Amino acid sequence: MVTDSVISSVSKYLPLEEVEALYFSSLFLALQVKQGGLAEKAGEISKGFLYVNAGCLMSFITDQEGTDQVIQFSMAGWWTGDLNSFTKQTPAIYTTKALADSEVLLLPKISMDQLLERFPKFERYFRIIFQNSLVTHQHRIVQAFSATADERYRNFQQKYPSLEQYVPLKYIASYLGMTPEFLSKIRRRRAEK
Amino acid sequence: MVTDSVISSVSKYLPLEEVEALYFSSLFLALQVKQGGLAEKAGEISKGFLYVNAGCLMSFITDQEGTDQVIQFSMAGWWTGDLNSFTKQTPAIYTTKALADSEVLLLPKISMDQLLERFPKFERYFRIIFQNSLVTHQHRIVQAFSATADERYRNFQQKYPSLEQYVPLKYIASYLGMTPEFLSKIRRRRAEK
DNA sequence: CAAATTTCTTAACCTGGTTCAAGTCGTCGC
DNA sequence: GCGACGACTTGAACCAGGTTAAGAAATTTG
Repeated sequence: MVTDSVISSVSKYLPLEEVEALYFSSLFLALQVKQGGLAEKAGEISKGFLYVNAGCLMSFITDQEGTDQVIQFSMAGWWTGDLNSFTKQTPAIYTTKALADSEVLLLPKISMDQLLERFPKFERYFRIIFQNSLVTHQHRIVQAFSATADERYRNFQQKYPSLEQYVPLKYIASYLGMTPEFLSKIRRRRAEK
Repeated sequence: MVTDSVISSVSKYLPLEEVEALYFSSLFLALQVKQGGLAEKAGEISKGFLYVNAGCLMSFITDQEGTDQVIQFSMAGWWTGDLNSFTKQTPAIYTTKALADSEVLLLPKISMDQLLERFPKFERYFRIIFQNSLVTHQHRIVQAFSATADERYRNFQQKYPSLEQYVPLKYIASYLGMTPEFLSKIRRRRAEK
């Protein structure tokens, strides 16, 4: 089934009855996003919280000068999207774009509300997801301020070894908070040694 | 009661029965922390998740060179502490210190587990708390990479107008990812105009 | 109150990282 | 198969912010 992956993700944290799993499954809308296509657009209200079934996406923000700042990459098994827009149903500030042909499961806000109303045990799943994500984000803030560009790149490679194949370097540079030119320089310096 | 504030915080998101509120209250340990005192120490395992009842604290990480990097300030009504250490009961990397005489409510891990076991509806409260905090952290990451030191300081003042009185500037500088000297320079530049 | 310690500021100099402009590839549409 | 565009690199000039060191205020301590 198309929702097998999310269900097994939930099952890691709470045992699901057949009914619950079936109901949960029924809430999702499967979306095929071609490479370069958008799962969510800045300015529009989030259509739902996004679970990546297959492929790879990135979320970014476009500032007033028109330059993109990559916020995160999302691989299979991860949740993504503009969480604030989703929560408050206000216009999104992030755009989420497919870096490869991807399959995304969309969980609309109303559906999530209904789910949590009907089966409150799912609160636990999302609580844990957010709690873990929060720890990761805290680490990233520390890194942003205290690590050099080279260290950040090193950590990135260690943490997401698979991503570097997929993703254009300029996006990685943006994610790491440096210019593509400087990332290029780092790579050369490293190659020389 | 000493737990009035947390209870009203929870009540914003879910209606509490008398029993639930009483049980919840009973789980906390009230802690008085004098200015300069520590609520939680790096290296030790977190004794619990911390709710700030009164006063003001900060969490920071000390790197290998011995310099402190401030991660966050926590004012009355906020949760704080080393979330990762709390969750996994591993040694903390953050230290949490009182910037003013403070009262902190400590919710031990076992107690939180019991609470969520016995009254699963509290999952909802923590889910929402973490979800909101996540949005804030995402914003901070974007800012860290795309805003100048001056802009970061400006945003900080706007967002936490009350904090600047309390908190030594050097900690604010650290929180904003710059040296105290540079913050000083910004302040002078601004005063000149 | 004076001494000691900490906080904040100033100034000269230094550097990690940016900007801009040009050049090399690879690859995709036609 | 070639023109065009996007991805990556190079190098030179430049700048935001860091470093170091020293002094001025403010706060704590005895």
